[in-house]
Amino acid sequence: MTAKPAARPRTRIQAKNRAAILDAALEVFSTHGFRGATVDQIAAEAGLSKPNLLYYFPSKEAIHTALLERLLDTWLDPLRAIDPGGDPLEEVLAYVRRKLEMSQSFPRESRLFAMEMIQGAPRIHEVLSSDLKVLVDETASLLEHWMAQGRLRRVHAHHLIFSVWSLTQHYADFDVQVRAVLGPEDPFTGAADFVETLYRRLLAPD
Amino acid sequence: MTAKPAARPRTRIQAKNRAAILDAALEVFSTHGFRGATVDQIAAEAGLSKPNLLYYFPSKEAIHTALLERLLDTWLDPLRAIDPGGDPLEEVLAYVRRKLEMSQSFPRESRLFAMEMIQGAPRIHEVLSSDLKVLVDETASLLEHWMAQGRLRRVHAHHLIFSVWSLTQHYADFDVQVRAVLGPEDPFTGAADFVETLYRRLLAPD
DNA sequence: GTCTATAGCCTGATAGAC
DNA sequence: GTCTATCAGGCTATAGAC
Repeated sequence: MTAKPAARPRTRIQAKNRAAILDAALEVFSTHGFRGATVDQIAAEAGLSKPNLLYYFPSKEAIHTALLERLLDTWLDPLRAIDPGGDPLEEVLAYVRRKLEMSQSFPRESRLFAMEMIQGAPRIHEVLSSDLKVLVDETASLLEHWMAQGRLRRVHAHHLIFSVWSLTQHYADFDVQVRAVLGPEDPFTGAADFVETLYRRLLAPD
Repeated sequence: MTAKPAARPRTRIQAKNRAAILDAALEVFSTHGFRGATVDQIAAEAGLSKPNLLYYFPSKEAIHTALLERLLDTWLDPLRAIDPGGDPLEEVLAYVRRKLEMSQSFPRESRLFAMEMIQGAPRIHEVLSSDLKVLVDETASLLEHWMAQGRLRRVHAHHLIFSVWSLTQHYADFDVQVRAVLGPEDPFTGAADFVETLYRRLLAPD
């Protein structure tokens, strides 16, 4: 009698199939939302039959939850990586660069996150007002400290952080629109340049 | 024999019901996406029975299309309202203010638009690469003209426009996250202040 | 571990009485 | 114009053979 595959799979096949399912689910959930996604679609994308997929995850909801947990773990890493001992402006610019690179490399993750937010974050609302808020408040304090020292020009620190999120994630979430307007020009080279200029002018002390 | 209600309803009841349906559909489509929304849900929200709703619109798709058409008509008005004869910086700031007010007053419209973009804009892709592109290109030319005159500091004009969209729409689309982080503080007063500062420092000639 | 078959519910849309 | 009743198809999830 074989037990259902646990969160930490034991065989290579299990690991490979779980990974394929999560990748397929990311694709489908991030473009159709939870209710708009179907298990059939995810199974087809993963190259498995529907019952076989449901052998690895007990339900559609379980796949979605697993996906969101994995996402939250990594989504805020760039924020944690800000070094209180570094040069203020360079730290902020490096953070912006990391976020923009994530939009470029992991657009589906960005869209999954956006989907969840637009829907009112029914499944991660608590995490937002606890873990996320704490992390953002800490970072805001650091930024305000730098501003008080005159090493960054003064702005509302929380809205500064929001601006980084929105400016960078826009290139993942609204990719279609950006490309429709820009034409053949690559969005990300222009974007990197633009946000660098923006934050230098906004934050560099005279 | 009564004809099906046309796009321009003739009676007060028809106008009222069509309006109620579109309002309900806006609510449901903007939070669950097209496939995640159900006709039952929209009918309940509008206070009608499902068959009665389908008397006013032939299909779920037709409601969605009507909604998007109405949205596109108004969504870009703030951009069209930029006055080539006005003061450059003040025109940009006024545009930013209008967009932020739209996020505050019409968050559901913003989220419906975002949903459509995230899903790859399957229903409005052509409009993006034709009408929208033309309008944005024209505005970008105007901005570049102002920059060439030294009345605005130089930045990539298209990305400047993208930045206005992302910064302002963020407060509608990610409302849950913003409020979870800010707590009781009102997002929009802080946001208005922040974006004003941002664009002044980014664009004001020395 | 993976499949076919199917249960049982939900969905979009229609028929027809009033 | 609005309702009840209902169809046909799609949905999640399970049963059971292999």
